[in-house]
Amino acid sequence: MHVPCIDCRLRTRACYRPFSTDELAAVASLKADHVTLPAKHDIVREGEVGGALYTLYEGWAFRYARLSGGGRQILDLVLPGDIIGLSSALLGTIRHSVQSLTPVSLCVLGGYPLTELLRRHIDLTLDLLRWRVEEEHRADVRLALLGRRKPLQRIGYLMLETFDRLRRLELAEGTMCPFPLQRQHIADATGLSMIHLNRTLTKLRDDKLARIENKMLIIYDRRRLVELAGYGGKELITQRMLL
Amino acid sequence: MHVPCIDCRLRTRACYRPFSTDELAAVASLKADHVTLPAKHDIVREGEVGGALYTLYEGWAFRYARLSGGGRQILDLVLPGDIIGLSSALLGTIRHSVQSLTPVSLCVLGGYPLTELLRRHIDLTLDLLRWRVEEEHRADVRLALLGRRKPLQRIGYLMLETFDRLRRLELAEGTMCPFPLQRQHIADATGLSMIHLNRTLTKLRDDKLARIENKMLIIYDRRRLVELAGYGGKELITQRMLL
DNA sequence: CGGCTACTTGAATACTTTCAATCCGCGTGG
DNA sequence: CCACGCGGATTGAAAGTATTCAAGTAGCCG
Repeated sequence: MHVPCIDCRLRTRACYRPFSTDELAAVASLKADHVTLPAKHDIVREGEVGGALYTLYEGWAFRYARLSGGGRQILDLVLPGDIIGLSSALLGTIRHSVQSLTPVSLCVLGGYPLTELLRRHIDLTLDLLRWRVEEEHRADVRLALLGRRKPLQRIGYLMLETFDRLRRLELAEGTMCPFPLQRQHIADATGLSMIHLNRTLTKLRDDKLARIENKMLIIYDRRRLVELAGYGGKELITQRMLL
Repeated sequence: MHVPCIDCRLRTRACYRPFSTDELAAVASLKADHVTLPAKHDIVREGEVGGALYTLYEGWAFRYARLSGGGRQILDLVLPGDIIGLSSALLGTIRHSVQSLTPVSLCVLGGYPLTELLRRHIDLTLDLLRWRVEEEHRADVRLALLGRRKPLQRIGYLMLETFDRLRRLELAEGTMCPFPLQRQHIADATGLSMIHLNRTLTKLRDDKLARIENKMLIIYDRRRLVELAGYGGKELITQRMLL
């Protein structure tokens, strides 16, 4: 299944800025292939040299780092529209891995050297730079979350932020959304042991705040959860470009 | 004390790439002023709109976020040559604060609209983008540090990384370097309570690994500390541009 | 010499993890 | 159809780790 950029279902979402005809052609020239992968499969691997650049088209993935000693830290969730492997394309190597959480389909952007394209399209480059600067803020928030927040807040925050990211993509509505992370994933994202995470999740459920069941997240009482988690909801980027 | 870019003492350090004459002129046109501030003074403040862009010329500072509930998370140390307020210049607002740790002197880069300059100098823009992508990796490492590492490792890592950053700037040599952070700063950087941090610091000292005294850091046994902290030492950017 | 700030220590409490089972749902092969 | 095996989810109890509260100490500057 090859999806030409002109037909890209993501491109027309409100959260992406419209391309000029010129830019659309440029990005289309970048697209080399469209591939699918099963769940639990590494899309790129830490240390890889000369890896490709991708856009996640459908499905979920996560960025992660393995630690000496066997642990894993999940660095971020990767949702449709997110770019994978920018570091490969710009620096030649990548320092984190990305693994699929569900079956995924990906745009492979290798048809044209990226830096050449960026040289020609300064507005794309500036957009990319602005996007990286906005992402720095999300990284800062996650750091503060792990450094100074309690388990309940960490989990609540993850739930709310993920829900809102999906809603922006029109992949969630009402009070429910897909949530294909297993317990170990959530533990590795929030810096908790799986067992303690579980107890905290139970408490969230008993308090009728939110629950995760059957790979779905249900938020019962958003107002209280927002307050509890100290969730601002202002972390999300208003509009960005899609590569 | 106004330092013209041509005389900039940082510019010629090996860790910065040389400017073309053109680029140097461009950056010089950006420099509007040179200011000094005392220690413990906010250079930029979270939420500020339309703040300036700075380069830290001398002294130490740190990026931080205040949390609802009174806590503070130190997000990163800011050392000479580091840029402050890119988010102000590119997005119009800033979501974190930066505070001086020692008396500092700063280049104020407001003489010319930054995006105009970036449009004209695509290589600078690409450098900036590459730098942001490299910094993402440092942020990832810090996240894993707080999410999955023990206190001893967090502190050891902070010591080693800071020491190496200083050495690259030719501000450290041998086994000692300046280290003007107080206990509370270290606690807020590593996500520990000050008291527990203190005990851990005592242990590091008793084990003859490292100590902090009189605002100086002394690393007694780098090899063992590297091993203990799981410090790769490959996080540091080889060469970047200086704005 | 106060008065201030930073640092250090002790003890009690609260929080998290580890270890060890148990449970549950699901797909497979008998 | 049902027992079996498997991976994931859940729970209990004990051990370990970190925080809070409360003093107490050291050094510095006016």
